[in-house]
Amino acid sequence: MKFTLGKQERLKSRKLIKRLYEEGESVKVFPLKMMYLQTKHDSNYPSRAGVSVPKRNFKLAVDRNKIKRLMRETYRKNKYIVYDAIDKPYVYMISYLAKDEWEYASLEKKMIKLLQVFVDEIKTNQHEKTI
RNA sequence: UAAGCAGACCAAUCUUAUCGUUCUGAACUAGAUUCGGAAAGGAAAGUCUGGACACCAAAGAGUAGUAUAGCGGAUAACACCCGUCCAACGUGAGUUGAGGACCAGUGCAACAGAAAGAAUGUACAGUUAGGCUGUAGUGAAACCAGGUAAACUCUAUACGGUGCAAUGUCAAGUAAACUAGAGUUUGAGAGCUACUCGCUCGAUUCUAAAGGGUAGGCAGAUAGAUUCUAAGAGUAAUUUUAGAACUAGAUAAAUGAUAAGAGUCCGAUGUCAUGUCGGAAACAGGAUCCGGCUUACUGGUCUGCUUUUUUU
RNA sequence: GGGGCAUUAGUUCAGUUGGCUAGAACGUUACGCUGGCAGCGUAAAGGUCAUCGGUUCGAAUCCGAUAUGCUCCA
Repeated sequence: MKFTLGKQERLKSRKLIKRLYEEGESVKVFPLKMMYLQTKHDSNYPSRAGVSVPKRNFKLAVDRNKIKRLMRETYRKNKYIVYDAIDKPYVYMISYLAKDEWEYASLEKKMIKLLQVFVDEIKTNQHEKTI
């Protein structure tokens, strides 16, 4: 397992993102929120992820980029949680809900928790379907 | 020494380790590979301006409209910049200035005042009288062929319009659905423009309502009015010649995280001196590219000058 | 990336070539009519005209800059 985050692993298709927001479901661990959708995509990786920070809460581009970098970093370090658990292709978008900046360490804790909640969520869903 | 004015420049942290991003060169075992190289600013910002570039079927003419406004220079061009005159402010170094024209025309002027435009009054003084002259009083303005043009306007100069979401190209996909109203070879309508003329195309077109498909790739797009150095021209802005350099090209959008050390600044404390402890590091992120303006903003260095006080 | 608009009382808006004290409706507060409520009537409060400059004797109004909000584009 490499701790990489290349173009293939990031969510870059405008079309997929639009579908994701229309059809996807969400899990939330403050200050993060994840929209996810089980669908096919043309990458070799198990999933594609994107991050977003709303312009409403952070007016300056510098602040938004800073938070997105932190979010990408925490995701990159901890994506194995998801990769080990899922067996179908997924796409998801992680949004930042807070109105102030968080430290790297506390943000990482929240990211780990979010990914675990996500894994639990899709496992219970699959279980219910099989029943 | 203190306070201040003007200008120029530097840094916007660095090193090492581990993991990681974008572009790119090479290698081979040919891809979830390995080894290298490059990777944000003085404002990249606001979009206030001037261009380059692209399209609009000659991109034509006129009107309208907009902008600029002492004089001269400089530039690809400009509202910027340089020099200079004048005005206002400041003790001064200096700063600021939309700084043409109310002897072309029209309009406007609250309150006060006799009177605010073709108006001539009151009191006092001068003079023999008529009248004329001066002073007073109101007001921002009545020192008269008055004031006011960031009032219309006039004069001079400049400007065709739209903007890289321009534009070209490849791929995929679809439907000229239907309904209602209006017009049309006696020329409807279209050609992105405020209007007119001219020019070009021209047989089905327009409006309302309601629906279907796409929203991806590549080019444009990074070597240029470029940067640096030297020598000359010019008071200067700027420019000529020679030499050297290559300096981001992303597209849900690339520079980050952790640890250690070093350096800068501030505060406290101590010393003859080196220190010790604690804290801080602003504004802010390319999106076709350049020139300027405006706004935001941390720390420091240097140069020239002014004023006042003290000392030598 | 590039265009176009708006900002006046708590809210929705007027404000006409720059001039007298910036108005209206709704809402708020007080008082009155009622035994009380609703309703009606009377009165009052509430504005740095988004912010900062300039032109002018004088600016909500004219000009410039800034801030905030809305909106359009292939």
